[in-house]
Amino acid sequence: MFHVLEKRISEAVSARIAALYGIEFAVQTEQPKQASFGEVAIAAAFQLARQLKKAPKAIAVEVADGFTVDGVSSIEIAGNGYLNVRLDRGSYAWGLIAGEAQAGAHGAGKIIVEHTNINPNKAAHIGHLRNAILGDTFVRMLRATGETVEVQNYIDNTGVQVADVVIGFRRLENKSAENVRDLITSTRFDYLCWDVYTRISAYYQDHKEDAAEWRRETLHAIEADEGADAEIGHLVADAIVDAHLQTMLRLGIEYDVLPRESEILHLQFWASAFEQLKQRQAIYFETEGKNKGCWVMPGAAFRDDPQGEEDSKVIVRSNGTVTYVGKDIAYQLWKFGLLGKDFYYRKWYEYPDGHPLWASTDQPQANDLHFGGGSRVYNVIDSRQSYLQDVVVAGLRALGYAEQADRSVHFSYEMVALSPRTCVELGIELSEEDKRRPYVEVSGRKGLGVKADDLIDKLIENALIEVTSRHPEEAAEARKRVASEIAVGALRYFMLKFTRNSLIAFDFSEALSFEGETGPYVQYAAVRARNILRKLEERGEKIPDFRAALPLEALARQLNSNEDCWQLLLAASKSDSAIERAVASGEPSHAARYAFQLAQAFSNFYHEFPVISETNPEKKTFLLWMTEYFRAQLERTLAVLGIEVPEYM
RNA sequence: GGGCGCGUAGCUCAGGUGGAUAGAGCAUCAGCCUUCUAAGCUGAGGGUCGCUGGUUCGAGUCCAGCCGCGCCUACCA
Repeated sequence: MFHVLEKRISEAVSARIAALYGIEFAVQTEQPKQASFGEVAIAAAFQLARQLKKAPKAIAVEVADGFTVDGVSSIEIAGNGYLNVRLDRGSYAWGLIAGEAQAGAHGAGKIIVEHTNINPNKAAHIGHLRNAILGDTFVRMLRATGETVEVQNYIDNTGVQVADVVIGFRRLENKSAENVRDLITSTRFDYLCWDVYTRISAYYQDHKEDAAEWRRETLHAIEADEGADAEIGHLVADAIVDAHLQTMLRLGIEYDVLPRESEILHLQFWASAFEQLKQRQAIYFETEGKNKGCWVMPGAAFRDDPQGEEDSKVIVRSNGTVTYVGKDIAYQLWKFGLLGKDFYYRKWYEYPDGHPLWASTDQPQANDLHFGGGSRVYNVIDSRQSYLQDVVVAGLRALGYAEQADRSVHFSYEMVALSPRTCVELGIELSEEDKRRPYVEVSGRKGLGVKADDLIDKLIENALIEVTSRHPEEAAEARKRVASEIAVGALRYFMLKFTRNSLIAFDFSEALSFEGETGPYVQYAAVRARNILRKLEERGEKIPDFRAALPLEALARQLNSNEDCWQLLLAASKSDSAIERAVASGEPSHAARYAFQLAQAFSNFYHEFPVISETNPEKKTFLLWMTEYFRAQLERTLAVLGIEVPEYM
């Protein structure tokens, strides 16, 4: 609603300026610093001052003189040339009641968002949670603005990390495929693999030659899909993928398709990409120097001022195998439908809500499913991989796909590290050097990190204590469900409140907090809004039909006589523009912060206006509508963040 | 060395395309529960926006140079 009006105002002022001065000027609207200045501010007079050789104030006077816009009650000149716009409150509110929201139909093509992408060789940790929560929230934001989105979770089931766990089971633990199969059903397998991976990594420290030899053998066996190594590789990767899916499902995160590395290999995706790269001369065969015998991409393709050979990137090794980046170029081509190939798909899992999850397969299937072929691609990958992402995009560009290269977005974010205090709580021994640092990097190899499920469990445990102390009379099952929703709300909000390039030094006490700027604070506001409406019905009163009960004049009367209500309503009506802005800037944190501000606004409303006990009938109806509107807006915004509203708190 | 990013209140962080008095949460202190749930609300204190220059009517925001910190810079993924 608000952004519709903003747009109308900026267009009208632009037209006005064109009529007055005969120039094209795209007027920007902004939010006034103070609420008392009005609802929309325009600084155009300052920007035009030089061009028109006039004082800003004089321009503002000319623009504002006799100028009106539909839905605007007044335009004032303030300061040295600001135009402050005041909305017609009654008609604004009436528009909200009548539901004049209408999301503009976006959707020129499918958007692909790839996130999570955890190596399927051990339990997920908090760093992975940031990736998945950022990605999932961005998907929800896009869908809220009307986009069609396909969610991909890439599974590297044939890489060294899986190989290392296979080696751990085979060489350190002496396990057969049959043993591993048993372990999958009888143990917390993703946790077991976490430990196996830590042990084999530690073993490599002292046995470098074994590492190289065993990895070569095992990777070869896995790629060829032969023997016990390959079998264990399948068992491990598939079981861990399932574990990750369950972990993410606890947070409400679902995927559409799992493109897997094994099919990229078996269906020769790389061979097709390799042909294209050679044909277009995006890569060349190096005949001398340190990269002799490799196919490399010259540094000039992805660097502004390459330092020479040092900067070229090996795509195919001298032994003929392709690097990760090479495979990623093939994968990226497929995402845009530029590879000329597709996977086959089999159903991997059906979510409790009925949503099917498909996974790639190399065997033809009865279905005729197709994925990929997006018009825009977001890769949610941490900022440490920006160099590799640059190379992938350079690959597209070198192949002549400039447009797709521009639409390949590295949705990067900084890592999640551990605060020193949290390390102490986890019983992790820190070196003197680490103790002086503000944070300690998570390391899967060292087993140094907080497992996702452990954190979620701990959050639920803490939430359950709070819930039980407040609502001892409620059924245990319901309390558990509420505690879980609060825990998820806390976790998702915590991961979203920071901007993407802010490094999170994970701290238990901070993450476990349910007060202040947290998910539960926002949930609490929504629960209280619902409570008011519920209490009313419990008293035998009915929620009025607001369209009939609140004519425009009544709305104008209420809003003009009460500044606080107007400000609160205004804030609540900005959810669409907040989400749009968050999408445009690629910052889910903006959406999270808006949710918090909205909750703050409602908390103020809650304390200032006793709704049910209000004796003036018109005012009571009006306050009820405000409550209902806040409830709807809070719930919509929380849904975009992937946070549920508990029955009670 | 090069690339990317960061430096704002005691702590953790926000600060659309430069604009009107730099914000929030936590922590601290002082208040508010016979009235829709105190996971809440009200108020107070707390700032050389790393430093120095520049651009201009105007800089936390843009530019340059410093200082400090982090990540990346593999024929690992």
